[in-house]
Amino acid sequence: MQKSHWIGEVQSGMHDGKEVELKGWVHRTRGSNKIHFIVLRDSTGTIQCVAKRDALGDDSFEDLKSSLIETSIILKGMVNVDERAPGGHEIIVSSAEVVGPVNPEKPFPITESAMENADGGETEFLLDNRHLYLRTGRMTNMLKIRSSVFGAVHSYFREREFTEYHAPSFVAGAVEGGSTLFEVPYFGRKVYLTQSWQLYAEAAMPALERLYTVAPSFRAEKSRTRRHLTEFWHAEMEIAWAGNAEVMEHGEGLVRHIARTLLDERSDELASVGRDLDLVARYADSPYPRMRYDEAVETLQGLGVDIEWGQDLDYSKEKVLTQDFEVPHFLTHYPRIAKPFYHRPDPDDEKYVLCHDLLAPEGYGEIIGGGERTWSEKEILERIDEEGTPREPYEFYIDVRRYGGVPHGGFGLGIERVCSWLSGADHIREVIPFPRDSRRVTP
RNA sequence: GCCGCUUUAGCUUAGCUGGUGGAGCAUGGGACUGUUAAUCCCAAGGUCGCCGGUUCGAACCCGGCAAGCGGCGCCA
Repeated sequence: MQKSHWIGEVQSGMHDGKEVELKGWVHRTRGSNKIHFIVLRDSTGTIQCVAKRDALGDDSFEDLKSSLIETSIILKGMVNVDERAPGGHEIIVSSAEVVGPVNPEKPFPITESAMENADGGETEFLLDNRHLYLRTGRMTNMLKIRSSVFGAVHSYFREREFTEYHAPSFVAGAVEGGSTLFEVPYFGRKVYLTQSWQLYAEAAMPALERLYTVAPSFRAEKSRTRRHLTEFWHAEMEIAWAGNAEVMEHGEGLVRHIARTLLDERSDELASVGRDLDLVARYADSPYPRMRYDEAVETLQGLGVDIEWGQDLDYSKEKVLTQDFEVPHFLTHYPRIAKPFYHRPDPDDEKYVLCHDLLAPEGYGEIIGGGERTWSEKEILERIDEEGTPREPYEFYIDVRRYGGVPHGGFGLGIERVCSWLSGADHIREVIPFPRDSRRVTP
């Protein structure tokens, strides 16, 4: 049953002049009563297959002629080099077998017109037919790009002696604000879906010292923007004996490594989805500047933006701030009052915390949030109390600090935000197969 | 939680001041021996999102509802 030949190989010239057997799906067809052209697709590409009535016989020829788009077929034939064929290669079909036919009364619904004005495929129709839309060229490219981003996250951390470590998805307490938690019934109790691996990672920090994960996180935000999902994949790291600056080094290193990996592995796919490769190369090669929160506020005030010191930077302000940025920038040292308890106050000036956000250019916004953790028992209790957060759900977190607390920190990176930004997608939904947002959970 | 927009055939859509809805693609039939989103001819396919109102008459005007989409706050 396994495949002996792949369309990508044939298009690369590997089988010129030889007989091959191709298994795939009908992408397009055209032709006449005597000669028929089938553009066959598999996961590696497409190729034109030429079927002639003379050579095939009436039965096989009629089978092929009536094969609608997305019919699965097995074709045998010679590989012919021909300028008239897209990609320069074609198959002169000698035999054909239909494996899975398509009913003409219910043809494949995703037509050229369905994608015409979709611009990334985000019409209601295409979202409803997501299970079929996945096999179209744009989605296939996006899924391959996504796969390389995951691969790059793993290779970055593993090459640097980080250990992959896993946290539960059912949790009792919140990381971010409680309003964004998904409540789940749990044998008569209520638990929540995790928003972040971080608190559990900190518990393992004294064991592993350098750890990372890639896992889904869940946030019940009703946000309807091109940057939000309720279920997203979260790459997170935690490192012992490190401060804000060292953690940031890794954030920059990781993002640049992802960009470099995409250039190495997915240039064709990036170009196919319309991405300017020079931009991706710039993001891989250029250093990312650091900017303190105070500087950002002054810059914004200079631009006439209405902002006061102490306010968090919302997207509208981020957008103004980043509009002239040519590479991602780190924003550091936010006011203590704007950030949750686990951020460590800056010993040099306790008005600030040792934290950083990485803001992507081109309006894609925040892709990393991280910083140094509050690591002493005394300080964490102060921070929890000043925030008015109940201590009970965090007992285990506080306990970690009672037995040899050390300076440490980490960050979280939104995989889909990075995929979306580096691929130049119009919407975060384009880079995940079955997107989940506040209104859509099907298909 | 808030603001805005959309809904006409399987898909993409046209439809002017209210007077019985047109097209392209897809599908079916036919023609065609090198097509490139093939082309040409023909056919079938619509309770114009749902409910109510105004009117002699509503896809169109008014009200309500629903679904979807875009955005804000918050965040990765």
